[in-house]
Amino acid sequence: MSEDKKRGRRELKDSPEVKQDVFDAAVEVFARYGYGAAPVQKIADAAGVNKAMLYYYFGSKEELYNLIIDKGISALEGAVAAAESENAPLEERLRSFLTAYLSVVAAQPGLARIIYREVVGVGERARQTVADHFTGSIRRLADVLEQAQREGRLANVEASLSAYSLFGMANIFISSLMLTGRSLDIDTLVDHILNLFFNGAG
Amino acid sequence: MSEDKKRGRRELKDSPEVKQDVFDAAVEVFARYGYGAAPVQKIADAAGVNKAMLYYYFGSKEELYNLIIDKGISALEGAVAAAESENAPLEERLRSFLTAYLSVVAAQPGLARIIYREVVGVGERARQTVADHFTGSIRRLADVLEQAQREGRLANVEASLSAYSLFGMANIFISSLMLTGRSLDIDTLVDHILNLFFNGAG
Amino acid sequence: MSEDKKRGRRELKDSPEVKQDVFDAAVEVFARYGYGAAPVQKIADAAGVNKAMLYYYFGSKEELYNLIIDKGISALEGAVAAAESENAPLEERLRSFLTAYLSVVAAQPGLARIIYREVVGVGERARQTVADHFTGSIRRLADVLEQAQREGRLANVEASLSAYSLFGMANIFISSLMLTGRSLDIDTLVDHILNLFFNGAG
Amino acid sequence: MSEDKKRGRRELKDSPEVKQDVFDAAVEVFARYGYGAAPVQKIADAAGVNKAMLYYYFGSKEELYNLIIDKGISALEGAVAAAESENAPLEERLRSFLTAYLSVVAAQPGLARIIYREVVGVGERARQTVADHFTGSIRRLADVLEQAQREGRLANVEASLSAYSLFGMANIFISSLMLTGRSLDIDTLVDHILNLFFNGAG
DNA sequence: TATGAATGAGGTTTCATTCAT
DNA sequence: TATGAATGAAACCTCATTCAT
Repeated sequence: MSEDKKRGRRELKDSPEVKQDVFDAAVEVFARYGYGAAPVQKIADAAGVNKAMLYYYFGSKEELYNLIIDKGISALEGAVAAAESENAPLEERLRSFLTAYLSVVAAQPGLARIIYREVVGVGERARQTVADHFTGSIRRLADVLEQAQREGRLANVEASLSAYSLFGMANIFISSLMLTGRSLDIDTLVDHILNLFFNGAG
Repeated sequence: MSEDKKRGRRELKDSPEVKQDVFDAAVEVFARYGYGAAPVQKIADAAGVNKAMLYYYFGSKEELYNLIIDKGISALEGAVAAAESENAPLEERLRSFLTAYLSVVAAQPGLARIIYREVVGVGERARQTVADHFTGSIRRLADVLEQAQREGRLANVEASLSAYSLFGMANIFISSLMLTGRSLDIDTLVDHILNLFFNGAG
Repeated sequence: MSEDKKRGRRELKDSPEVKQDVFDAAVEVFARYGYGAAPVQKIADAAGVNKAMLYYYFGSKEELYNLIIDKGISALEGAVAAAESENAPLEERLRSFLTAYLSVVAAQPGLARIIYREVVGVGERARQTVADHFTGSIRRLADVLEQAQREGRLANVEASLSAYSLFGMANIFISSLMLTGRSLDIDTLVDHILNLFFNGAG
Repeated sequence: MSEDKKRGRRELKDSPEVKQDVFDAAVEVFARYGYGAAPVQKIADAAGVNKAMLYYYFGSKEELYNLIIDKGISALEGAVAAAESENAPLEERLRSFLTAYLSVVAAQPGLARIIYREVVGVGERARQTVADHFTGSIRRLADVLEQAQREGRLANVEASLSAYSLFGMANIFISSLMLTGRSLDIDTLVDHILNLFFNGAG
């Protein structure tokens, strides 16, 4: 009796699975169309669900979108935090940071596209969240650089500008990924960025 | 009476002026709302003309949008071309390039916002235009770097990756402008980028 | 454990109680929103039960609504019937009628609001029920007046119009209650109505 | 040429006419279904217009509804004001008031139905408007009665209660009209009301 | 050139109702 | 009895576009 019902016909997916399906579909659709132009209907279709289910689980289009932004930011910040190794030498710390960050982007291009669109974005709430993330990331990077400067391991140039530069070099990889769809090799790129950062091209 | 109206207090705008008004209004509205969410009505209102005029002059919302993209790209590429000085030393060439590029962005933030949104964008035609622009810019930058390498004035690292990096460091300026609205000082930033690029921070 | 749940802290309500909870909640919600705009979900929430229970107990939104109308009419007519005293003098009979009627309205303003809305209402079935009630009430009132006329205790004006008038004077109390929320004092009002009815203001 | 276009095919109605058509259709549909349950589509259909026109002319369903309420109240108050004759004897003044009021109701039963539904209604704005109207009408009636009392032409009973009663007797006519669809004869009814009011039935 | 009016399609959201468990 | 999940229909509203003048 229970087996039949649980395996046998099983036309209904159970709740958490459906919720995840909708979430994933929303990432794809928002990534492709942008928030404003993404039809809720397309999300529901992609998830194989009735449109009303989306509202049942997420309340509104905007709440769903904000949730996606939050999860994406969390993924980025979580990966970076997990790769953090305070006692390692500077170059290794920077390598960890850049690699972790870029890996998340490469692994979840849809989420990344949504987040990076908010940099030039529209939604107030989402944009603020993304702005905070960027500001925070650069400040933490600058802290690491300043510490290295105090320990004499780095030339005494304005740390925050250097942090901007590092982050910018990483970001151009992301832009390239977004525009062309072809992905660069992360390790090679990070090698190059760090070499340039420490030794210059002169 | 008719003369009064056509010359005197100017109640009727004449054609080219109206077209420019609509164009300018469209830049503002597209920048604020994004292509999909920008109502044609809001553009017409901001320009102080009837909605149908927009169609009379530009054919459709999409054509107007594509025209804006094209003009924006032209402005960027024109400024860079005008600043080009083939026989100058490498550092000066790079400085000219970066300064010209960032100045256009700072002067027309609305246009820049629209263009940069297409990097993570939606519209096929617009996105391709922007992609071509970015690819071309980086290739031209790489050509300059390669030439310098051949002349022994630059270390022999992969030129295209260095071009990416240079472009990336410049782009963070744009991201910052878009996210916070506050603009970094262009000259200081360019100084820093070039110093980092040639000498490194190590 | 099962005993605890069924008796002790009462987590599961038993059937008749739940049914009454839903009914009471429905009165409040219909009174506030009107039939068309009252969401079934709000009724269920207010009753603290699952929405499907409402269908289990009452079949449909409309059946529940009609039941409320019927109960409300019954309350009004029951109170009036209980106060009926055939052999009392005319003034006392009228006083009983008016007092009983207005007391029910004052005691159950939600029910009254629902019923009076049907006077200018929408639902066919409900409206007919309310129409029958009003017609019947006025006819019964007219019968009393006619009997008094036959017995020479009342001037010989058209009894049905007088019944209308009596009912109307009472109804303004209800309108006032519905509009302002403040209730007039029933006894004072009835005194006044009867004084005016018998003696006039001239 | 101009004749052809202005008479000949004439499929398009011009603006004010269409706006009035929509307004009239809305009165009918709101009267039949009530605000909450009235579909905007039905209004547009009844007016022979595209649904979007309704929004073009009236902004929203609610604004249209409020406009109807306002116009209805204005019609009632305007008719009463026009019938006002300050120097006439009391009975004539009351007769004018009641006749004017009831005539408007009888002439525009849809509007009246909508307004009277707001007495037991839902919408905040509309309900307040109607409440103000009723309160004001009764106060003005009471003023007239008080003046008559000061001049010794009326017994010294509480004037505001008497005003309530007069208004109530008139209103029951309206309720009857709403419920049965059959209209009483206004003059006969007013005669009766005034006779009862001045002389009583005792 | 310029405008007010008009439309059809599609947007997000809510609803009454039912079903599997 | 009771519930969470699911659905199809329909609600209000906005949009890009066109047309008659």
